[in-house]
Amino acid sequence: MPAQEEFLSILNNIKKYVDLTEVDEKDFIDIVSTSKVKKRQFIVQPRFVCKHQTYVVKGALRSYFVGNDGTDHTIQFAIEDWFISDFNSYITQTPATIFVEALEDSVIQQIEYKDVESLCERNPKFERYFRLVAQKAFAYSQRRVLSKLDKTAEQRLEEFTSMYPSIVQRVPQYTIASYLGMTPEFLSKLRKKMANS
Amino acid sequence: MPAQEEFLSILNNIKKYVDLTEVDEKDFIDIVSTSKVKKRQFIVQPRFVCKHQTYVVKGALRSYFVGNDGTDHTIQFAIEDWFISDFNSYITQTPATIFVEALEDSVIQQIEYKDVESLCERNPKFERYFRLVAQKAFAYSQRRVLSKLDKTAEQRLEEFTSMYPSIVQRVPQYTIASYLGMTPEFLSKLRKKMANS
DNA sequence: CGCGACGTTGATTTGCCTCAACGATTGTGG
DNA sequence: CCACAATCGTTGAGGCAAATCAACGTCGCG
Repeated sequence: MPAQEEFLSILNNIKKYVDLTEVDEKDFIDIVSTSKVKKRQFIVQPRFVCKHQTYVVKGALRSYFVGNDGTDHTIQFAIEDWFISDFNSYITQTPATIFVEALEDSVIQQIEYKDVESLCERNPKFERYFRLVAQKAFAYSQRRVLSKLDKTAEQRLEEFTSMYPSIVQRVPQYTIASYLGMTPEFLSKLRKKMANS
Repeated sequence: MPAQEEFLSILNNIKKYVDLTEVDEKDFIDIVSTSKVKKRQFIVQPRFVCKHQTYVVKGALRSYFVGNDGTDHTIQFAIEDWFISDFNSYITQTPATIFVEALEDSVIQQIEYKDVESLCERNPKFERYFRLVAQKAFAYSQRRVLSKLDKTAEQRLEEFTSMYPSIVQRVPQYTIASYLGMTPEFLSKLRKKMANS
């Protein structure tokens, strides 16, 4: 894993799902662009079309929605080897409704919608990759719906903490609260309570 | 639409996303099986692997999860032209954790995991179709997560009622309550309140 | 150093749940 | 075809988990 991390890139991720020839790899590399973002910088904003899928090489980002009452709701975190975007905006190429913000100085790779679509048409291996990834993401999202329906705030926090300990350490607590659907105050009280037991 | 409904089938759904030759269609028809299920019958149960994706030709089904406290949580409804399954069990081919139950006498079409996978490998058009469908499903599921995080019980009910009026009329109210994450009693009180305004 | 961002703590409120009882409808066996 | 039991929705009283509001401590950074 340490050896792999030095070469962390979308391509590595793809190779976990499909075998690529050198030609395939070249095909793909042509559509990837790498860049840096500073902490607090936005890479997606409401009213702008989310043109890219973003892969995190190094750093941490989150996507969130701001409700009518002004409170924000974290949709997703992304640390190394995760994707993030306004997925609905991306697949429909309509204006975004959410923010994607860097929580740390980060290095990202991006691929553009039209390039991805045309690559998938030309080369079924990538079609396959994106199918498998989307299916996994859907199954994951369904589990999250269930978690909110079935579990108390305390149980959700426990689940999240044990599932993503590395995220808990890196991001502000109010972002976690807004991911789990509780107030920062209540999250604070839960942590205190859970420490004393 | 009425004309199309007479031939409602998975194949019709696929053709909305990709163009199929007659040979493609034959390929696909070979892996589809049609059957009937009676009201209250289960087509997926915990501890059994969910081998199929199920498409609703006629009727209504729902999938739900039973929590530790015995209350059930509706994950999804499916009426005509919708898919339903334990999707996580399906894509991983591991034991299911949820029920899928017919709410009415229904006619369904089913396709088996291994057949779908091998068809996708042979024919990229189907790979493409299932990619697009999974992406849409994922985007949809994310919206639902947001809805639960951002909206009150009353707002969720309003949203659901205006989005799926046909479902509201067909299924028991307690299933809707469990979909929206509230008790049947509270849903009943909300309806009364919303009627008087 | 001073300010803004973040976390904590306590008092109070509230949205929704629980529990219990009661109609209305449906379906089923005698 | 009626009787009786399920199943489903409604209503009300009381309770609790989590939200709101407000005040205060602390740390990092410009």
